[in-house]
Order: sequence, then structure tokens, then C-alpha cells
Amino acid sequence: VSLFRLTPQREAVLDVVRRATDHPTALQILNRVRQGTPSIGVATVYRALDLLVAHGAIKELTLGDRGSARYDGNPKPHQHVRCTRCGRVADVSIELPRAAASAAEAASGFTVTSYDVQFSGVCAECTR
Amino acid sequence: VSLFRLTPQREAVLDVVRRATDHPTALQILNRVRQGTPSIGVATVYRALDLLVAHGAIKELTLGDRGSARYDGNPKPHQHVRCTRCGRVADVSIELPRAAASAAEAASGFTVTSYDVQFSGVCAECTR
DNA sequence: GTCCCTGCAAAAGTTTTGCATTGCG
DNA sequence: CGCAATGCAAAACTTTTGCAGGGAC
Repeated sequence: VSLFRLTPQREAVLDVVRRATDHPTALQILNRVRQGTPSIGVATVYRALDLLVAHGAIKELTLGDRGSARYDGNPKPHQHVRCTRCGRVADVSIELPRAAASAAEAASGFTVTSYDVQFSGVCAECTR
Repeated sequence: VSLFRLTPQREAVLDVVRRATDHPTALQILNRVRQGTPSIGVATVYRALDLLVAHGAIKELTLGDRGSARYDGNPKPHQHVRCTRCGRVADVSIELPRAAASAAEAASGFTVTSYDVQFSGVCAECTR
């Protein structure tokens, strides 16, 4: 856990990601940060996101979108459900049984250290 | 399951994806198809991949790579392990317990219809 | 003074779209 | 003939990189 400078720009990015509940993309984060810090550049946001991910402060998600990553302000292990109709993503706090990771190790020969589960379905709004 | 024309180009794309064991990206697929069909264009490959995915013949994966999807010639439900050191991806055939999807539904209010698990770890080669 | 950070602009990489042409049915 | 599929080129997007200026320590 090394140190890094929490500059105003980085703090603004972290703030936006933490406050977000919709798992925004980098460019969405850029737009939100610009409401308070209009002069911030694209590169700064990308570099801040990489840094925050590397330090475990936030998580990077690659959900079903082609060509863009999304970010999650909750660094604790948790899973996601995605609505196939409207694209909404919600958090789910569940843990897989030990046996799942063990089975994966046995089947692949890998040493498994973590996992991500993405459920797909239809959200309450879209079902209605 | 509607019909569509299996043109030589689409067949070549399907063939390459089925034969691949490395979950290639669209551009990697393009290059491989071009070894047998040099005149095929980028757009044709992208359109063929979309079509094949829509018909359930292949699967589209969004693994840890920023800005590029990967494709899997195995349409049956299965999971993946990704090596955090070399990027290699292997298939894993396991099923989650019913309780997992039920828990996700209860926690989110979604109607869950499927799931994808991505394990992360280190492969045998990289461990050595 | 040095080094890290920023903003801008250009470049790179991936995917999509428009359009004229081709060729199956 | 009509319509779907193709190839090419341009456009659209997202992300990365180079670089000059500025601020923190």
C-alpha cells in the first residue's frame, strides 16, 4: 500500500465515483466531475481512475458494453445484476461457496484468487 | 430460432471462432479469416459476429480487456478463468447452486435468467 | 531545483455507419 | 427484378501517449 498525492482532481474523481449508484463510464465520470471542476482534462480522469483502481479504492468493471469500462465506488467484493432490457446494473452481496473456486482450480490448473459474477435478467421497472 | 443465410464469409467466421481455443477478439478473427478469404472486410466480420451471437451460435465475452470484446465458439453455458499475469483465458464447466441466483433475485428485485462467472488467478505456466 | 501532476492535442485502437456494387433467389 | 450481403472508406468512440507548463515539496 504505497502513498500517492490526493490532488483536487483525483479527489473530485473519487468523489464522483463514490457518490454514483449507476456504475458510470470514464466519460460519464468526466462530465460529472466537470460540473465542479470545468477545466479537468480527459487524460487526467483516465489516469486518476487507473490510479484509484490500482490502489484498490474503486473497482473497474467490464460488463456487457462493447468498448467501454465502468467504475464502481464500492471496493468491497460484491457481484452485479444487469438488466438485459434497460442496461441498469445493481449490486448484489453474495459469496460463492468454496467449492466453486476449488472446482475451477481443479478444472483449469489455475490458482484462483478471486471471482466476479454477473447475473443477467430483467429489473423490476422493466418487468412492470 | 429464425433462419439466415450462411454465406461463405459467415461460415468462415464461424469456423475460425469454433476452431479457436484462445477466445480471440474481432480483429484477431479478421486476420485468421483472411488467411483463407483475403478479401473479407472488417465490417463483414463485425456483422457476422453480431449475427452469430444473436442466433446463439457463439458467445461474446467482455473480460478484463478495456476496449475490445472476445468471442467464444462454445455456445453452451460455461465459465472462464483468466490469468492475471499472461491474460490467457480457460474454460471452466461448473454450475452455480440454485441458491446463488435466488439470492441475487431477492437482493435486487430482478428476475435472473442467466449468469457469467469470471475467475481470476495465475495459470500453471505462469506459476512455474 | 526536481519531480510529479495537469491540460491540451494528437495518435492509436476498436466498432459503427453510409454507400455503391454484387449476386443469390 | 428485388433484396440481402459484401467491401471499402469515412466516421464515431474510447483510451493512450507526448509534451510543455505549473505547482508541490
